[in-house]
Amino acid sequence: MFGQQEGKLHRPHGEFACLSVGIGEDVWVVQDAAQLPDLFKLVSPAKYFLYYNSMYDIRQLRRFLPMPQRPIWDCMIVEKILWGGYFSINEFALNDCVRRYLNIKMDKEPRKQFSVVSHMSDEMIHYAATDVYLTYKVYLEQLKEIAKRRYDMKTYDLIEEPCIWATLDFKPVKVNVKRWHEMVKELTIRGRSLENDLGVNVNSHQQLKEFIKNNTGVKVDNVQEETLLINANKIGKELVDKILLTKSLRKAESTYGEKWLANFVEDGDLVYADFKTVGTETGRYACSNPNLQNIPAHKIPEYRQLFISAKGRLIVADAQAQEPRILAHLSGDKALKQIFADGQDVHTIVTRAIFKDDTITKSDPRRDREGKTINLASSYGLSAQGLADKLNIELADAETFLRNYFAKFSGVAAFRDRMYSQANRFEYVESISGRRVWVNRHNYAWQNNSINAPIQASAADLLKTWLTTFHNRCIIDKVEFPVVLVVHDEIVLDVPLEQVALYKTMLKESFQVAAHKWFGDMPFELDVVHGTKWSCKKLNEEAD
DNA sequence: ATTACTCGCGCC
DNA sequence: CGGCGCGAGTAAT
Repeated sequence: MFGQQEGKLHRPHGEFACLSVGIGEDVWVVQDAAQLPDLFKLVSPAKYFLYYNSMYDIRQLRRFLPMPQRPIWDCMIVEKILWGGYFSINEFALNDCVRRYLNIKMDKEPRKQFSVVSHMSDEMIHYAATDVYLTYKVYLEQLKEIAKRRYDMKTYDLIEEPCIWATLDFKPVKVNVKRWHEMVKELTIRGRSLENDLGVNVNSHQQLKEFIKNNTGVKVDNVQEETLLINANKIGKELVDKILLTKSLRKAESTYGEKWLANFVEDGDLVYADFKTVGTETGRYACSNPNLQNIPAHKIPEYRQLFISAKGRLIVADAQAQEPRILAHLSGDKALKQIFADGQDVHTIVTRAIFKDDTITKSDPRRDREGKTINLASSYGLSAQGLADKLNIELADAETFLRNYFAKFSGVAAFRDRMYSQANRFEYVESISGRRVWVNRHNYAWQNNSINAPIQASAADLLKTWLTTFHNRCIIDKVEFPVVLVVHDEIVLDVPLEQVALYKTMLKESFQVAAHKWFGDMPFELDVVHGTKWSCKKLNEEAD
């Protein structure tokens, strides 16, 4: 495409430049969009359409001809499945593959010309042709690698390929622009006036460190929230609170302020984010332009209330304690599995275990602090030092918690050791679908990675299978696919009021199908609520 | 003036 | 202690 803006490549805009098409070794560069329908008729018997980043091409091609769902081999997605964790996530461009497999350096300079010119030069034609030719060559290399590994490609066939089609069908999400402007104004005024009072630029860690030293004599290594809170007694509770509040107000202004609205809100107050199906080495989604997966939910809950329904109601569904269930399944730990079999609260039971006190109840504050934290830690890698830092306790106490935890959940300790030795022997670990995540043992965090990766990657498998099962169901039932957001263990739909009940049922059933497919009898629970806003707590009040 | 990097923080 | 994206500030070019 000619004349496309950076950061908007997922949006249909710009003028048609060319389409390069290869059939085997032969390459054409088509410069007339009117020829596209005939061209696609000609090539439609192909077993696969090979793409490099199919979502970009399909989104653009959809402007000129229908692009029905059909088998595709997306070399970029395949590459991420083959080498997740081996290369960093920004090393999966075509030129990276070409360099690695073929030892050829690609000249990406001509690509830059497309955004500023409106006709094809010879150099650009050559570039476009080379692009598609090398995509084919990369595909051949991938086939060799897959054969060498005797890899079944289950993760691609069952999860990633359907996921591409589902993601192409995502709908935009609506925001409350008027209220957003008002809120930003309010937060900006408060933030700037607080910053004036303080007399320091809180966005500058250097200046803020200096300020704290000059005013209180306390030297801090950094100005993270956690550090300031730990040192609150020395610095002064009131000052710390004021600094933190100012920082969070300034953040609201900079990240979610007027610039956000101007950049990302399109006609009808709709936001079209770029969801990348394989945005991480573990297979999780990532989202950008804008990132809708890190909209404040806890610190400034008002922001999620600015995401509203365009069709009638939002349905918000999220999986309960997904990762502890997956850990229970992968480890096979009897005590952990029993918690879920009995439908008990995992945080409470774990709190009882680490404090060796069976009288602890769900409302005990230790459940939310120590219990929840150790459950997070169990899927993040479990180190005593990390736990001590997080809970701001002595190392010895953290060690005691871990000792007690592993005494009760000995299967988790065995799982941990299995993952360490697998990572040591093979340099990779695997998810429930066989998704491979390479572990670099020269990385200081390799042990954490070898525990976390199978859990996080299996969670991604589950969410994606849930999503694509639901997508299929919508196609079969000939109803709109109403997904507007996907946030790791959560799917949000925007549906007409009269179809709320229908979609809730479909979503719940799809989730159970997906959970059963990968995790058999391990019980999974889905929380499903609906309302006019994307706000976790408030929704129930509006229900029905 | 532009680019690359660090720090910090939002989410799960 | 795991995984991301993004903005401001700062240092290097």
